[in-house]
Amino acid sequence: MMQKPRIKDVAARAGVGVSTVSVVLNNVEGARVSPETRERILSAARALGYTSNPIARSLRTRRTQTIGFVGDDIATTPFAGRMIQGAQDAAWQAGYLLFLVNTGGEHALERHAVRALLDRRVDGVIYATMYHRHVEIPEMLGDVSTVVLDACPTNGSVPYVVPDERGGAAAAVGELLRAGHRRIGFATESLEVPAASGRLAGYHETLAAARIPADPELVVAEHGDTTGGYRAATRLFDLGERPTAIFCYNDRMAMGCYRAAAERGLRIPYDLSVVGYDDQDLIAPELSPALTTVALPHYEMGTWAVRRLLELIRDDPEQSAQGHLMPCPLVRRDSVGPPPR
Amino acid sequence: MMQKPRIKDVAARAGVGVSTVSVVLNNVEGARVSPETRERILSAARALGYTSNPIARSLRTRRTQTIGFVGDDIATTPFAGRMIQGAQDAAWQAGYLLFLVNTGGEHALERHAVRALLDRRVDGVIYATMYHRHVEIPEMLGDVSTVVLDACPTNGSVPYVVPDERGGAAAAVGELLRAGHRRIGFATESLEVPAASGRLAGYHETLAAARIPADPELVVAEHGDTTGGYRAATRLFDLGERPTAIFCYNDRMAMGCYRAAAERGLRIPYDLSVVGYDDQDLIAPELSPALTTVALPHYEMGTWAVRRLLELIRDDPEQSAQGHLMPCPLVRRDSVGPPPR
DNA sequence: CTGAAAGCGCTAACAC
DNA sequence: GTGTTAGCGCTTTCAG
Repeated sequence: MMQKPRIKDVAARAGVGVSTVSVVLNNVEGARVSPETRERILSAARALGYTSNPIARSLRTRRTQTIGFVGDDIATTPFAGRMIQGAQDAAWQAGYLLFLVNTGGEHALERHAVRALLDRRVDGVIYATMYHRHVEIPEMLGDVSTVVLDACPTNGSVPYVVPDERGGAAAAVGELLRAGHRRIGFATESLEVPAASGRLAGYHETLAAARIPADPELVVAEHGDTTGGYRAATRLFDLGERPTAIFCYNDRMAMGCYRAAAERGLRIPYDLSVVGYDDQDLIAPELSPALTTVALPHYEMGTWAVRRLLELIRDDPEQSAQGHLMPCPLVRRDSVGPPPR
Repeated sequence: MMQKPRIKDVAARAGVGVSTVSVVLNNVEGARVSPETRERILSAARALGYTSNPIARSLRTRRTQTIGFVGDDIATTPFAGRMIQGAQDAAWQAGYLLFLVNTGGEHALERHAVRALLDRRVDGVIYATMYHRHVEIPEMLGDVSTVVLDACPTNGSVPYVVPDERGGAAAAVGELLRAGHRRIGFATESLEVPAASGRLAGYHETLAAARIPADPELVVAEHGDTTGGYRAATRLFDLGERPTAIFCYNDRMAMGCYRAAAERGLRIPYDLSVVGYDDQDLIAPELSPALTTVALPHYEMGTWAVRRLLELIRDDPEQSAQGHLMPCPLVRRDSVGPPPR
């Protein structure tokens, strides 16, 4: 392995000064270089297999073409990977590389991580959480362009992107409405998280828009897992007049709902329609019948975040904060049918 | 936000030369600095909030304290996150940061990615695939310390780590043997992948060690998904003398196996024992009864890979290649019982 | 239009 | 023991 060529080598080979090489290779705007000199330089560079050393460049320009991605937990959720990939792809496309650091949600580690990233002179950072919630971002981030991914910052004023839970819920309920349902239950998550309140709001709004009076009985809260879904569905089934369709807070609850329905001999989608949320790989398509659900736009949020970040980096640093709602598309499968007569 | 202090500022404040500061801050070995000078420097640095600029340092030392992680697909499998996290954690612990790049398996992109990482002067790279297989690593990687993660390199001679499929299968079958089973089916994956052959070998060896004659009928190959598992189980049930236990190539197949068993009225673990492989979050613990299975050591492989890489980086660059088999632990749950009488 | 030279912030010889 | 200095490879004035 021979030594990497330096700019000086290219200059020597082309018989010009290093600055001219620099100008040519960087396509500097207002620089006039004779076409033939330019060509000579270009071919010299090519012949040598020259690529500039980003480290040296960074030292001079104070920009590293890197961005830091700090996340609280990249491992446990399958969603995390998609966000990271979205971010990575967008960064790569723009010629940036991503530093990934995982904090496990520990505050101390997080501070350390941000510090390490700033030391490394990243041009910006993506601060991500692995599910939609409120977060306080480290104040050190005030020193660098930042965008928050899948969370609402409670301090500072930085752009952020979260799923449009409300719109997703509206799409889900709308689908049920279109199928003819009028009595639609909502099996919600009992935790107070933005996703839950957003989805509940979407549920209510959509029903109201269809002039269907709200029936508090139809909204039941349980844990957001299979068991919770089972419980919620059971409670709904035990109502005087049971709903003909259930919108579940997530696919795991929908799974529990399926089980409860099976036990009662309720066939989906004939006797009961159900729609979930999250579009989880190993659940939604695998259930039988396959579950109609709403997908979380993790990949898209990841790309949005770094695109926005790059804008911040390149344009004036003082932009007004803004939250972006990323649409959650409905994924139609086989768990919705007309209500039984 | 005021300008970051430079080493010169620290030197000035402490009333010493920059080299002394450098020596003190880097804890250089054979350097004798008077304790009081050292203390003065340290407190000056603290007072200024000085942290050295890694970019400048790298330019000089030719080491960047970064490692590149190229993976073919970080998003679609939940396992990927664990490997990345393992790698990230180990790197972080050692003071290294991880550049993450995703190639989507595209060869051209991969070359680009490696090139970009080398340009950035990473100290080493982890070349990872998202499931155990054979790969040809880009030859450019010959120029830098490399370790291969979750794959066997077919060219070059670099360290690599893969799951001990054979040992995992042996553990699974051993568990069944201990429960008293003698007629154990293996629902395998029909694709020729290292995981499949490794697990098959483990199955055979363990049976042989227990002096149980091999019965070719008991090994059935199907697609490695739910449907495949269903088919395989069905074929096994239709045998003259049906097995009392089934070892499935993976949890998805085990899921299909559960369904097939349910349809026949076979209760797990009373009429049939089953063990899976992979320990997938949304499957193994959620099935009822919860599935006894074998876990894939992704996190551990990730940490192993970067630890090994760091050895390569710090020690003599020419080490003999070697593959490491990471043990796959058995995860006991409720799907194994004694054979029916 | 092109080249010389001054740093970017740091480390490591090498003087003192 | 401690300070001076020469680069690391590149960009960017500023002369020519």
